[in-house]
Amino acid sequence: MRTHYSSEVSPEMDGEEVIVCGWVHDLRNLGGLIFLKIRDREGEIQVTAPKRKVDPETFELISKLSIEDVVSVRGIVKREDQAPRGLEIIPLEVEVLNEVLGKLPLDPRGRVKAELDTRLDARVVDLRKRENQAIFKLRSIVLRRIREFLYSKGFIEVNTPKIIAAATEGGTALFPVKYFERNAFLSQSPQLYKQMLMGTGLDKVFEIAQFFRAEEHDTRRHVNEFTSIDIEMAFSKKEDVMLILEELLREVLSEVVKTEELKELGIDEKDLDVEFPLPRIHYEEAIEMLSEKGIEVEWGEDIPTKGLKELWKLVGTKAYFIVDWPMSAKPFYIMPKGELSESFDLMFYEIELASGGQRNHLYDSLVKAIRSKGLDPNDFSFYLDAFKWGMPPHSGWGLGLDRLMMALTGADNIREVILFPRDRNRVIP
RNA sequence: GCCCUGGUGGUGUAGCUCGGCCUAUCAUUCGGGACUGUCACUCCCGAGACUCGGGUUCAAAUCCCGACCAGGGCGCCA
Repeated sequence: MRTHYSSEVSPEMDGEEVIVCGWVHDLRNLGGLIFLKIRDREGEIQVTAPKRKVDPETFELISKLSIEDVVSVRGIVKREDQAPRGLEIIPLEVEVLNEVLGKLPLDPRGRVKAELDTRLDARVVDLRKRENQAIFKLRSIVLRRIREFLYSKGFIEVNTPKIIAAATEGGTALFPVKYFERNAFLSQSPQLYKQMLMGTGLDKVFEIAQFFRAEEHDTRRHVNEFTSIDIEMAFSKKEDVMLILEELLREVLSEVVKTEELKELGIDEKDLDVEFPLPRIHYEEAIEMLSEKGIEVEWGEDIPTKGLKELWKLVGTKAYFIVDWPMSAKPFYIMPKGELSESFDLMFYEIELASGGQRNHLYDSLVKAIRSKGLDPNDFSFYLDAFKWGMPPHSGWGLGLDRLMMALTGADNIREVILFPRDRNRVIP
């Protein structure tokens, strides 16, 4: 059907016959001359129909088109200095493949602004916008780069179950699902499973998958279904996996700054300029720095948003690690270090991009940690058993892809970087 | 869940403070028409809206109450 994308047609092809397909992006009817812009994934191309040179039926058809009708145009390429990109197509035949019924829910050319909620309701049309497509092309580039990177480091890609039994890691709420005659839940993270895999000898695994949290939070950086990139690595300590995370971030940033998509989004390279190696700020240092600024965080507590908004300024760089969190602020599976833990968070401005650490691989200590979080070790036997049968020391992390995309694109709402976001009030479309 | 702000044609808005010439503004869109170099084309004609439910009042888009929805903040968040 289609012989060329818009971008593949050049002035040098003067005289050649091509077929372009896409949406009617713009239509200017000057009476005896009609300009029609066709938009496809790669760009736009102008079709020019002079009344005297075009078959009357075709001319009539073009004049009746509406914005966003789907068409294919067979025509002759013409070099033309007055046209965008120095070329236009003189149509021989126009086929209307489908037409818009009724009014469009928003203007995909972006001339009339639309609110995010309106955009998400009509996401299909919203995603026709160049800059919105750029986000998801970039997301694809990022995913590919991350996969390539982790493969190059010897990681094996795995898939853990998303339907799980009751046992939770604590903290977050889970979505219940009916599972035949039993109750089950949607997985909040691959944590327990990727750790269990460390007992198998697969050694280095990663997973890129969606996870679910039933939190009733309603902020611009939270959704109830999110995509997580998780790794777990046997025979490693915290610093080993921090180095991998750091290198991954560096790879992603250097890949992304080269892209057309970034320009499309109007992001300046400087916005993504990060100095490596990243500073490692200890938790206790962090709360001390904040205390000097008058923001008091009680020892053992998580750092509130207000504090995180200040902290990166105090550290002096947008990307940094906070390490050695208190056990009280971390889940049971983290390796204790006295009252502290072998843990880290990767921060980007005030957003927590990733968190991880060395895991507790010692059965007795792990059972104790589960108890101290008020959980019942019996609920975790499927997990704990793996620690009885020869579990090597291991470390890992989880990186929020959606949050990474926010950081890269400068989106101020996480919903913008998710095709069809799921939040407290939205399950459709 | 709490606090703040808001809800007007398909979309984005003006009007709301101080109720009444609101028969509701403008743009875009859609329908009809004129126009041979547009690129936010131009011009003419037409279509299309006050979130819902109560209340106050002679009179409510405008004031009050409630619901629902949205945006932001906080909380919660492996």
